[in-house]
Amino acid sequence: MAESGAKTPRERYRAQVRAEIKQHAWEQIATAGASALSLNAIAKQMGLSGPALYRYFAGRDELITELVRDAYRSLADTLRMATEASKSGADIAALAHALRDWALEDPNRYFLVYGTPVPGYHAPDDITVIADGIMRMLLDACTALPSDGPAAPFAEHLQEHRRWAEGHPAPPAALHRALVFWTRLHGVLSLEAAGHFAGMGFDPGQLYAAELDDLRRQP
Amino acid sequence: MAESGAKTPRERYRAQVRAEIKQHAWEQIATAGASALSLNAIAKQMGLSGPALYRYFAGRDELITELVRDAYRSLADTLRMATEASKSGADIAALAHALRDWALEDPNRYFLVYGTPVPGYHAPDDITVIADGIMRMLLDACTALPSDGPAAPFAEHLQEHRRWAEGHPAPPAALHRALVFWTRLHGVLSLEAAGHFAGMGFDPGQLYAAELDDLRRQP
DNA sequence: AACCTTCGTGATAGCCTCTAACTAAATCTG
DNA sequence: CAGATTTAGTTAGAGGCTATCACGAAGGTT
Repeated sequence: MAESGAKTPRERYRAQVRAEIKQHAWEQIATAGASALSLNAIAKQMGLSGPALYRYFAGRDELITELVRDAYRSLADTLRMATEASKSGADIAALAHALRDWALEDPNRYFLVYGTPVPGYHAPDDITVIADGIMRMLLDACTALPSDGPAAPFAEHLQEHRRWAEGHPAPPAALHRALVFWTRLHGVLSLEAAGHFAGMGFDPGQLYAAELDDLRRQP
Repeated sequence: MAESGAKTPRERYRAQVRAEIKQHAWEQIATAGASALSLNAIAKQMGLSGPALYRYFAGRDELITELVRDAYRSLADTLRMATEASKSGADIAALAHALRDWALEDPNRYFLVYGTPVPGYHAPDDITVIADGIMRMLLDACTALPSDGPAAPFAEHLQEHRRWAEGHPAPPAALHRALVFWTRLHGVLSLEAAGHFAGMGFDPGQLYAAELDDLRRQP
């Protein structure tokens, strides 16, 4: 996944094995979650013996970091596609639908990005760069929306605390809406993906749609 | 923690050791998250040798289940205190503030309840009973609120899909508001507790307050 | 053909969960 | 009180994991 700039046959082989390892890792994660990921088990599935994988990844942490990176990239690409497919270019509803589809396609991949963090872990810089790109798309979509209502007190706070939107021309109301888009949709998605709505009897998709509707209507 | 109905000295001792084990477990969870919980390490901290703990808990899973149960109970108690302390009895803002304080007091405890789930795991019945109790408090508070605006389409959906609120007199608009209360506040809290707002420069508390305000104002 | 880099191996250390067999202590019972 | 029984804790060990190391066996390079 994305390491295709190979020249020498050695590098080609190496890249292919790395990709195969990640493939098995994704299957494990999809079925049993990230905490159940085992280098040993992957090695056995590939007909290799344990330590062989350490030629390709420095350790479990590096593999997981790589998977997180890929997940972020996949999400960013998915959202980019969605905005490009939409005629208006930057469309909040298109983003929301793409986000939901992406999340439910593989809930554990969603949790890898937005789920319970590993206490010691700190994401490398290039991942935050991708995250910034996602935020920029969201800000674009929110800036394109008309903001008629009165300014909330929180929007005023954002006017002076917008380091995360540095360089983006979005007005405070758009910043507010971007944050609220993120937190509200994540609120529904994460509880749904975690199974907290199971057995309650209502359709989470309609709750998601209602929240999205609210997001579009409100200031 | 709640196993004090002991009579014989044997039961007293047993309950005390169980409590001590859980105490150490909470400390581990608070600092390193639930995935880092180690029976072995707890045993060593207590001056015991590994397998001794299996006299008190059938295994790691049972200990974690017990911790989840306690966490739910702690949250339910906290919210109950908050509603009782509030003069109006059932107050959405009191619930929201108590929830936030409880969550940030020990983020990993919050994640134990609302975070990334363990794929195979299914909560025992008595835990869902506690969760139902929490939902009932929330429904009470939402029923007490006036609902003036027009009914959302989702509220109509809830009218026929309210198994989770069976027996509660809340009207559909209140059900809708209860769900939205839950998902919106969880959206902010979980991202904040997971550190996703770190370095963004704004105050998550004000975003939380803004969401709460919106919740009270809107239909 | 000789060299050197890389891949995969088995061995090993050190964690972990969990079971089994055994000892010692506390409790219950006649 | 003395014997029988239950319970707490021990060590030993199986089997899993991450990770390091030293070694042989390939592969590409000159």
